[in-house]
Amino acid sequence: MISNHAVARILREIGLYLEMQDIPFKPRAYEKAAEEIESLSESVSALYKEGGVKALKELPAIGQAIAEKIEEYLTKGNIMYYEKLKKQIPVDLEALTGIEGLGPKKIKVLYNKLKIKNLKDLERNAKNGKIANLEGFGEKTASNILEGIEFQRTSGIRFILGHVFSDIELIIERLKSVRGVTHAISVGSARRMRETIGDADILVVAKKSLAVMQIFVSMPEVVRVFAQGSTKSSVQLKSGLQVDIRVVSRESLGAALNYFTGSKDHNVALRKIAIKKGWKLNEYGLYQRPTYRTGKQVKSDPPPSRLRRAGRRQGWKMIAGRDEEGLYKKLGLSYIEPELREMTGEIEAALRQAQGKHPGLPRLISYNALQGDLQIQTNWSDGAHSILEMAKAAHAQGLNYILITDHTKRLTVTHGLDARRIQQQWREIDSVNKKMRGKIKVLKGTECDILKNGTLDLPDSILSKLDVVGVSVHSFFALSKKEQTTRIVRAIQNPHVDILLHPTGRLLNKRPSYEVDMDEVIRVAKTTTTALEIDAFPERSDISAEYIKKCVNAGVKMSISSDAHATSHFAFLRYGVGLARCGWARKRDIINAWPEKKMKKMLK
DNA sequence: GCCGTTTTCGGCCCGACTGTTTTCAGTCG
Ligand SMILES: Nc1nc2c(ncn2[C@H]2C[C@H](O)[C@@H](COP(=O)(O)OP(=O)(O)OP(=O)(O)O)O2)c(=O)[nH]1
Ligand SMILES: [Mg+2]
Ligand SMILES: [Mg+2]
Ligand SMILES: [Zn+2]
Repeated sequence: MISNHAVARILREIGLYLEMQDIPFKPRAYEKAAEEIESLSESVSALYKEGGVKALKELPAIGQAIAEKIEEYLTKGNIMYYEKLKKQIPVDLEALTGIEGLGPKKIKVLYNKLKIKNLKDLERNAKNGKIANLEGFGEKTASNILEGIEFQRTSGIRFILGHVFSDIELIIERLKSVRGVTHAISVGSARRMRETIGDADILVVAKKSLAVMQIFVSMPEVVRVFAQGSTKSSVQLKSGLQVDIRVVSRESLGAALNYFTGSKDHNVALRKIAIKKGWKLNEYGLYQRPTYRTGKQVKSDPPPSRLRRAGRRQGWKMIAGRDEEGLYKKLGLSYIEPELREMTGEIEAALRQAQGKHPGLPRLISYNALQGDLQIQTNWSDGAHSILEMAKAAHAQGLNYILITDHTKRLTVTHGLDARRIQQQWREIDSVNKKMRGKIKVLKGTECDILKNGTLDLPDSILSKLDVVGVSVHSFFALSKKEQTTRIVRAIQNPHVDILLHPTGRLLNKRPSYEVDMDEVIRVAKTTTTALEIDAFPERSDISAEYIKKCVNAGVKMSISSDAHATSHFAFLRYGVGLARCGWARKRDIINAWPEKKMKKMLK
C-alpha cells in the first residue's frame, strides 16, 4: 500500500519543479496539498478506495486536478505530469533541498550548468571550485553548501519537547539576564505545546537588539550561525537543535508573539481576515492604511529607532498588537489559546464565540487542574523508587491521589507482578497510606498486560479488588489492524477494566504505533465507559491530540498520566495537560482533574 | 491549482537575512 508520505513527497516535488519554472501560486497549491496529505491520520490510499476522487476532493487544499493526480499515483504507481517534470531535471530533490540555503532555483542552475544530481555531485563541485564560479554563486555560497552537507539535518527528525524543554529554558534565562531585555519567551511549536518541535523559537523584547544578538550567537553550545541580523538570528546547537530568535520592541509584543507562535497556517488565516477588513497584519502590529484627507498630510509615527521603524511604512497607523488579546479582539475574534492555533477550526469557533454563537472555543483544562496521577511504576516492577518515595514526590507536586500501576508478570524484563506479589504490594500501599496520614491517597492499580488474544495477565479475582485497572499492549505489535483492534476491544470489554493505557503504543522517533482502528476503540470505549489515557511520558505522548479531540467529541473520558518511573517524572504531567489542550480537552473530559471519589464513581 | 455569507473569476501573508548583485532574487521564518 502506498503511504501518505510517498504521496506527499511526490506532490511536494511537483511544487518544487513548478517553482523552478517561476510559475506563480501553483507551487504553493501543491505544497499545501502535500502538507495536507502528510498530516492526514487515515491513509489516502484507503480514503481513495472508499470514496474515490470525490473523497479526495473533500480534503482541504485538494481539488479536481490534484485529486486526479493522486488517483493516478495510487492506481498506476506514477504520475505522468511528475515524470515529465522530473525528466527535465532528474535530481534527488529531497536530499538537495535538505541542505540549508538550497532551494529550487539554485538546484535548477546546479543541474543545468554542472549536472549536479545528488549530494555527492554537490560536494565534489563545491570542493573543486566549479560552484563558486557559477554566475549568481560565489565563494561564500560554495562554502555554505559544504558546511550544509556537514551539518546535514538528520532528515526530518524532530525533537521531543520534554527532552529539550529545559535546554530552551536555560537559554531563555540567559537572555533575560541581558541588560535591556524585558521579556524572553519560548514561542513556536513549543508554546503551542506540540509533543515534538522542529526547532526552538524565542521572542525577546528589548530596546536595543545588538547586545542580545551578540550574546545569543556566541553562547557556548552554538556550533553554527545561520543568520545574524538586528531583528532576527538563527543558530544551531551542539545537540543539533536549531534556535531562532526575534527581537522586537515592547509595542509589538502582542503581534510578535502571535506571529512567532504560529502556526503558520493560523497566521496566514489571521492575515487574510485583516486584509478583508482593509488592514495589514505582520509581526509588528495590525495596521490601518493611511487615510489621506485633501490637503492634509497624515501624521507620521514618532521618530523611530531601528527596531521601531522596521516593517513599517509611512502613514500606516497601528491599531492593535501591543498584546495578543487586543489583536484577536480587533480582528473580531475571541482570544485563542496557543495550543489551539493549528487551523483545526479554532478561527471559526473564536468568531462564533465573539458573536455570542455556539459552539465557541472550549474552556481548556488548566495546567494546575490535575488532582491525581493514574499511571506510576515503582520499584516493585521497573520503577526506580519505592511507593513511599513516589507518594511523597507526588504530594510535593500538589497531587491528592496517585494510582500505583506496576507492570504484570508477562513483562518479565520489568519483573512484572503476578497475583501473589500484587497482593503483597497492597499491604505496602496500606502502610504508606498510614504513613502519609491523608496528605495523599495511594490507590491500588495495575498496568495489566493485554495478552495476544485480548485476555488479561491478571485474574478477574484480583482485578475486581483494585481501585482502578489500567491495561496496555506491550507485545505482538505486528498484528493486523483488525486483529489488534479486536484484541484491544476485547480487553476493554472486560468489566473490571477502567483505563486503556498508552493506547496506540507509539514511541516518538523510535517506532510508530501498532496498527489499530482507533475510531472503533473510541466507539467501544464510549459504550464500556472506559477512559483512554493521555500518557505524558515525553516519547509516548499517547494518545495524540487528534485522538484526544475525537474522544472529546465522542464523550469518551481520558486520564492524564505521567507514566512516572522515578520521582522526577511527575514533571511530565505538564506536557500531558499541554497535549490535552492541543486536543481541545476541558476539565470535564479528564478524570484525574476530578476529586478521587468522582473519578472512581465514573469508572465503576 | 485552490477557493468562495461581498466572488465560479480573480485573488492568493508578509517580512528578515544573505550573497551577489548595482537594485534584488532566493531562501527561510
Ligand atoms: N506569517 C508567516 N508566519 C510564519 C511563516 N513561517 C513561519 N511562521 C511563523 C509561524 C511559526 O509558528 C513560527 C516559527 O516557525 P517554525 O518554522 O519554527 O515553525 P513552528 O515552530 O510552528 O514548527 P516547528 O516545530 O518548528 O516545525 O514562525 C510564514 O511563512 N508566514
Ligand atoms: Mg519552530
Ligand atoms: Mg523556527
Ligand atoms: Zn506500558
